Order: sequence, then C-alpha cells, then structure tokens
Amino acid sequence: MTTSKPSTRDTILDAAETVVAREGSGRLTIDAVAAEAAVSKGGVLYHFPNKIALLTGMVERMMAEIGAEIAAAEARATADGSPVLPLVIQDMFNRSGTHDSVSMALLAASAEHPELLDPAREFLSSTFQRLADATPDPIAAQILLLAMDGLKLSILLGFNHVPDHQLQPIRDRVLSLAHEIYA
Amino acid sequence: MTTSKPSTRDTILDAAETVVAREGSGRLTIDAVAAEAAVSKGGVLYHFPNKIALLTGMVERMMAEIGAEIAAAEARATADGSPVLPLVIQDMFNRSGTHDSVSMALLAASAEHPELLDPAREFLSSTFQRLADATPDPIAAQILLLAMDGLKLSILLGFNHVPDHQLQPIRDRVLSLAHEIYA
DNA sequence: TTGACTGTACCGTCTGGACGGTTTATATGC
DNA sequence: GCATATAAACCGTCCAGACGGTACAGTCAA
Repeated sequence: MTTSKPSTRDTILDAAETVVAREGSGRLTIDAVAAEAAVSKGGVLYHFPNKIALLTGMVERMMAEIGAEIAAAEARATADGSPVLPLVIQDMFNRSGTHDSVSMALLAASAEHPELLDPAREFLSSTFQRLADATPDPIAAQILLLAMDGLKLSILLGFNHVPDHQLQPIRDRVLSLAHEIYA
Repeated sequence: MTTSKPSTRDTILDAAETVVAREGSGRLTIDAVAAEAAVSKGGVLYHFPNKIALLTGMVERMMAEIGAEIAAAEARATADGSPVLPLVIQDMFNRSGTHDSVSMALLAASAEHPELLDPAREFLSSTFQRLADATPDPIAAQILLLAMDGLKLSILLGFNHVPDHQLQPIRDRVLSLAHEIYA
C-alpha cells in the first residue's frame, strides 16, 4: 500500500496547502507551515532548503497528482471502451469540495514566483489539449473543461456563484454534454 | 464627461493592478504601487490610509465595473429586444486579453485578506444568478458563464491551456450556444 | 553511527505605517 | 486687486515588526 505513512515531506506540503486555503497565499510563511505541520522551522528547512523549493514541491506534487488521475481515467477508458472525457470530468467533480492541491499550489506560486509555474503551464496545456483533441469535437470538449476550471475557481475563492442546490444539476448536465460529444 | 482626467486615485488603482499582473499578488507592496503610479509612498497613503483600504478600493472598483457592464448589456438587450446572455458573454470576450481588474483584484485580496471578498461574493453570486435565471435554461447559462470564468482563470495565471488559435472558435461556439438557449 | 529532526539564537532585508513638511488650489477679507 | 488663510494633495524619512535564512548544539530512533 502506498498510503501507509504520510511522510513528513508530504505532511509539510499538506500543511502549506491548508495555510493557503485558510489564510491566503500571502500568509504562506515558513513559520506558519511549520506550525500547521507540527514541525519545527528547522524541520521544514531540512526538507525544503528555501521557500522556492517549498513552492516548487507544491507545484510538482500537483502535476504528479493530475497526471496520475488522468492516466488512471485513460486506463479505465481503454479498458472498458468508454469515452475518456466524462471520466475525467467526473473525477474533477469528485475532487472538488475538498481544498485541492491544484488550486492552492497555483495560487501560492503565482503570488510570489510566477515563473515557477512555467513547467506547469506546459504540462497542463499539453495534457488538456491532448484530452480535447482525442474527442470528436475538441472545441466542445475545451469548453466543458473550461467550465470545470471556472467551477474550481469559484469554489477556490469561496464564491459559489453557483449555489449548492445547482451543483448537482450542473454536474449532470456537464456529464451528459460530455457524453453527447461522442454521439 | 466622466472620463475627463484619470484621478490620482484611479491611477493608483490601475498601478496596483499592473503590479499584480506583472509580479504576482505577493509583490503588491505600497512602494511598488507608488513607483508604478509615479507617486510617492506618502501620496498613495494619502488616498488609501492603509493597505486594507487599497485592497478594498480595488475590490469596490471591480464590482462597480462589473455592475456597470452588465447593466449596460441589459439596457441594450431590453432596448432592441435581443437576449442578454450573448451580449454579456461578448463583453467578457472583448475585455479578456487586457489584464482585467476583476481577476487582479480577486487575486490581490485573496492573497492577504480573503475576508475582503465577502461583499464581492454576495454581489457576484446574486448578479450571475439573476442573469442565469433570466434565461430559459439557467443550468446551461451557468455552465457557459463558468466556462468564461475558466477562460479568465487560464489567461490570468498565464496558461493558455487554450492555445491562441482555438480562442476564436471557442468564442464563436460559446456565443452560438448562448443563442441556442433562447431558441 | 547516521539520518531525521528539534530548539534557540541571531542577522539582514523588506514592508506597513506614522509623521512632519511642502506645494498647489481655492476661498476669504480688505 | 491683492494679501492672507486654509485645506487638499502630495513628498521624504524614519521606525518597529515580520520574514527568510543561517548556524549550531542537542535528541532520538533504527
């Protein structure tokens, strides 16, 4: 099992995300992360020699998580011959709600060292591009993926400009639209 | 004419947005804003007695701009009997590209004092809710509005995970989908 | 014995904000 | 018509605190 013990390194990254989610990216200090992770400041600096390394760690873990998730969806899709896009979108819905590492890492990095997002840019754009291009209607697929981004943004910044009771219908509609693309 | 002279106050708010766009929300300091606005630090603090006031000013101007834009679209719509949603969406497309005050204000405030967004939350959610509910298919309208948010986010953080050459087709498709809602 | 930390003390820099001074515009009194 | 008063708009400097980072001695389990 890969989820046996959360290594201190991961604990620290989790703590960093929690701080960003709760207090804003501007309050992401090494001290705050240490306190949140119940580790000393020296302990944080042992794993991440400086703050840039910490931010880099957040961005890298985010990319790894997205990559794994999409790869898993693709594997499932090819396994039972179902279309990929709905699977990916469903994953996104399931993950939303919990403060997710994607948004937090983006916010944190963009606040202080936007250039750290350069590798993420390439990775994300090519990943989603590939995903959309694999469907019969790439433009429609992109629009749905953008809608998912928007939903994430609104949750991330705390506006549910989508009220809770509309979340379920939106989810159903987006999924059915995703299926229609393959019709 | 209301656009006669850009008051120092507005110059300062513009400068703040520029700083956020160029260097990230974490680099939004009073000194940086002063330098960008070609005003002394004391000058900035004359108009905004502290940093919270500056952030509040950004958020308030953002709401005013959105409110005015949507009101204008609604006025145009009722004037010639055309549907509102496509007009609003067209405005959003036209505004994108230039670093817009909406995103910058959101980023800046969320970084340091997320609670400053509380009034914006209410305003934006009720505004977009009203807009969507005024269409024959609120769910579809919400999805399109979310897609616009997503597009804004991706431009904002510098990922065009939508490549430039797809922007035009996406624009056309979203607009035609917006029209279909009324069909 | 080594790796993974803790804890404390400390330094240099940056930043928000306070403060007092200075220019400019406008109004008032004579 | 001119001096004076007054307030608004702005400048430049200073300071306390926060933050990133360093250094180093000590703990403790495997």
